[in-house]
Amino acid sequence: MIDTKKPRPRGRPRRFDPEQAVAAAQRLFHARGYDALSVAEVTDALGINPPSFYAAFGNKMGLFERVLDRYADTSAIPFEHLLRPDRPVAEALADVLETAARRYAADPAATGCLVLEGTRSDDKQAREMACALHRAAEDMIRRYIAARHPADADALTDYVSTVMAGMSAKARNGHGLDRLLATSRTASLAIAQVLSE
Amino acid sequence: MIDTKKPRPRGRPRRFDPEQAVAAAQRLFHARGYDALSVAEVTDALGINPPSFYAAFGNKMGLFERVLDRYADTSAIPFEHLLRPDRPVAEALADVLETAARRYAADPAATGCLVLEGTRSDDKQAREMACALHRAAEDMIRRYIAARHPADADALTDYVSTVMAGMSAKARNGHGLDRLLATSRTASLAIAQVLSE
DNA sequence: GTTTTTTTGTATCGATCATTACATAATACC
DNA sequence: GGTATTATGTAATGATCGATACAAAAAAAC
Repeated sequence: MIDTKKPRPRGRPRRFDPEQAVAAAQRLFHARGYDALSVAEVTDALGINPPSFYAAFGNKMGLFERVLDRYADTSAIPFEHLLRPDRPVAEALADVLETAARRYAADPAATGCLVLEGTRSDDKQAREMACALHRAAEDMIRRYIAARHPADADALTDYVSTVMAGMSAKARNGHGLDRLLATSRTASLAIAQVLSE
Repeated sequence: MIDTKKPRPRGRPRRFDPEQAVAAAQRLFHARGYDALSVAEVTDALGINPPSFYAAFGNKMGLFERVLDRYADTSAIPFEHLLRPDRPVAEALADVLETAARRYAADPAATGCLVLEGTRSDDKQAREMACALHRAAEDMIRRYIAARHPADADALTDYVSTVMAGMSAKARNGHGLDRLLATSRTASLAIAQVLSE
C-alpha cells in the first residue's frame, strides 16, 4: 500500500479544493461563456474571495485553461473511440455528429460545445486557447478521413466541423435533443453521398 | 418637380449625418460584434462626442436596432428572390446556402452574418432583436419548403439554418470563400437527397 | 435684437470589470 | 515557544463600460 495521503504542505491550509473549483467553474463557463462570466461570479459561486482565486489560478485565463483541459478529458467527444479504422468512414463520421448532438443538448444549463463557443470569444487569449483544441480535433478527423479517402478529407472535415459549429450554436439558441439529432442525421446524408462516389 | 430639400429644422444643425453614421456603425458591429464594440469606439469612428450619439440614437441598443434594419435591407440574403415557386425546392435551398457562403466571406473585415452572430450576444435585448429577424428568415424558408414538401419542412429548415449558423461561425474563424462554397455544396447534397425520396 | 430650440463640447457619473496591497490567521518546522 | 510559510478576509486599485449634467454655440422664429 502506497502512501496516498500527501504530507500536509507548509503554510495555512486551503479552505477549498482547486479540483472541485475547476469542476464548478467548468459548469459556469459552459453555461455563460468566457466573456459573460465574471471573476466575481466565480468567486461567489465558490464561496471564496478574489485573493484566494488569484493565488490558486493566476487569473481568469488560468482558470479557463484548467477548465478546457478538464473538458477535453471528461466532456468532449471521444474521437479516439468513434474514429476507429475497423468501421466505415461514413458511419464513424455520422456517429461523431450524432454524439455531438447528444452532448450539446445533454445539460440544458450548459448547452453546445465549450470549445467551439470558446473559439468565438472576444478575448484573444481565450479564443486562441480554444482554437488550439479545436484544431487538434479537426486534425484527428482530417487524418481519419484521409487514410481511406484522401481526396475528400479537407472538404469533408470542413463540412463536419461546420455542422458541429452550427449544432453548438443551435443548441445554445434552444434546439433540444430531438431537433439536433434530426439535423445530425440529415447532415450525415451528405457525408455518405460524398464517400459513395 | 417636388421640393426635395427639406426645410432646415429649428435648432443648431447636426455636424454628422445619422444615416451615414448607421452605415459606418453597421461595418463596426459586423466586424467586432455587439458585445465587443464599445460606444466609445463608435463615437471615435464617427468623430462625434457621446452626447451627440445618445441624442441621435438613444442608446447602444437604439443604434444596433437601426443597424439591423439597415442590414436586413441591404446586406441580408434575398430570400424573396431566391425562394421562388418556379424552381425546384432543392435548387432554391442550395442557392440560399451558396449565397450565404458568398456573403459571409464577401468582406474580410466583416465576416459571417450580422444577424446570426447577434443571436449569440451576451446582451439579452440585442440577442432577442437579432433572434426576431432570424426567426422571420427561418419562417420564410419553412413556409417555402412546406408548400411542396410539408413533411420535410421542419427538419430541413433546421438543417439549413444550422448549416448557415455553422458557416457564419467558420467565416469568422477564418474560412474563406472557397472553403465556404465547398461546404455549402456538400451541405446541399443532403437537401437534394431528402427531397428526392 | 431677443427669444426659442436643438446640438455641441467638456467633463463626469456610477457600475462593473479583472486584479492586487496589506495585515491577519493558520499551519509546519525547529 | 519562536519563526517561516502559505492562505485568508477586508478593502481598494486603475481601467473601462454605458450613459448624462451642464453650459456654450448655432441656427430659426419673432
